[in-house]
Amino acid sequence: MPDKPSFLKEEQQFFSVTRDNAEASVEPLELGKRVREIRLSQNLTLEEASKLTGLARSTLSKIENEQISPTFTAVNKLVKGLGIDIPQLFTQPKKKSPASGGRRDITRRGEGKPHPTPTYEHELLATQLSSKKMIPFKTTVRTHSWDEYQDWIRHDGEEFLYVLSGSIMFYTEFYEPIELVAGDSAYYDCEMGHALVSTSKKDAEVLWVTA
Amino acid sequence: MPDKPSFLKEEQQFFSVTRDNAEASVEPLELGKRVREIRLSQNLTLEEASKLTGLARSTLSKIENEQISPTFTAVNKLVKGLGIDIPQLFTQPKKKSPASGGRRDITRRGEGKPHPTPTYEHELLATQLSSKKMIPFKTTVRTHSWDEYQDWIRHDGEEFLYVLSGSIMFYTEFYEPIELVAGDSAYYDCEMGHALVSTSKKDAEVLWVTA
DNA sequence: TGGAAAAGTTTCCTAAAAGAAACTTTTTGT
DNA sequence: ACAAAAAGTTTCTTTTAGGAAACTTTTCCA
Repeated sequence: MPDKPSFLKEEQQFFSVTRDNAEASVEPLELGKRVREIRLSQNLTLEEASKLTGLARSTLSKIENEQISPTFTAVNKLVKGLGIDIPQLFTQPKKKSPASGGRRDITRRGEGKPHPTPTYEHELLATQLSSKKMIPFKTTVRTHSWDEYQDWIRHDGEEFLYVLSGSIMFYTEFYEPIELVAGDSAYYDCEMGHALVSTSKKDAEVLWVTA
Repeated sequence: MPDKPSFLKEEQQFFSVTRDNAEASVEPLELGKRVREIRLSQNLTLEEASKLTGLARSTLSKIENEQISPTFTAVNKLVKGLGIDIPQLFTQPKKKSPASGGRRDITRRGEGKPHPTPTYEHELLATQLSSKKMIPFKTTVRTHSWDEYQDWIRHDGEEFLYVLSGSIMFYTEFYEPIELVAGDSAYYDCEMGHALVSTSKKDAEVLWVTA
């Protein structure tokens, strides 16, 4: 039971600045449980995990049983040895959402909701769901020249961009333009001016996710 | 120029304050240095930080000067007390951007950070940036049978999935399995158990974004 | 400037983590 | 069902973290 693509877990949750009285409960975190899950998910014994991490078998056992609070050094060894990513160790596993069950929205190729603009041909994905943290859309970059823009595109949030086909020139306010080809990706702050232009014969296709 | 992809104005209310602390620093994961940067960026003295975190002034000093390796418990106090975002502690502060403007991170095809697991072959994208709202990664689904999972994958957050090549069976806890082929996409709550299995001859490739 | 107060460091002690090995439980093969 | 082996836990010892207070450095203001 791969607990999950281990490295990711709720990063965003950690912006919460709980600046109340420090003393307060600091560590309901079930670190040990998590570690055990991860180790078992890789079908490792304590012995094997020990070799991988460089931590004594007994130490691992104690960590998993929450008998000790590992040092930062130990946590790092765990992380490196087991290929864990930190956020997941620190974040509280959220109690499963009330019976509501999860949401899911499938969008078949080409079945998104069209949203044309002068410069881009957007296809909104997963439009059945509302209140999403992310907004995914697939875009055909019709523009082939920078002149077609009057100004930077600039808005709140962060954007992830993945080139599906063709090639584009990725213009950003504070960096030199850079050409991206199929398979390349970019992540950037949207407050920074940005714009895309197709450099391939055919209009380039990109996948965009905004949050 | 459109101020922004107009269609996403509404949905985008949340911004976590991505606290920007000073930049600087070298490669090696220097926890102490980071902590000091963060503390100073908030204009806190050791005494104040001590009150906020519940850690002794001396302990903080030693942590900052890398004289000790704090325990997990201590790190948690730090995190809570100073409102630190975890990845911030373990990742390098972002490169100062040219004009103090936005951040940007380009990942060339195949140049992501590999992260193998028994069932998936992940390639983390945009790893240069920390404190991201989204975590993008490209994954090769090595699993070809459901049997290889012991249990559902389940975690916090929401996930967007786009099939780049091949085909997969997308299993979810509350829905019937559904086959997705290149170009199809899905958006779902991660608390709901989920798992992927390649159904094409070749391992399928998917793009994943988690938030 | 001098000197007091604030900020930061070091020392010293105790409490706790890490490792080695003994011990217990679980699994496996016949 | 019974060893034997493997996996996991506990004990014991050594090492190291954490906190109180002494000590040093920096700041700031008469």
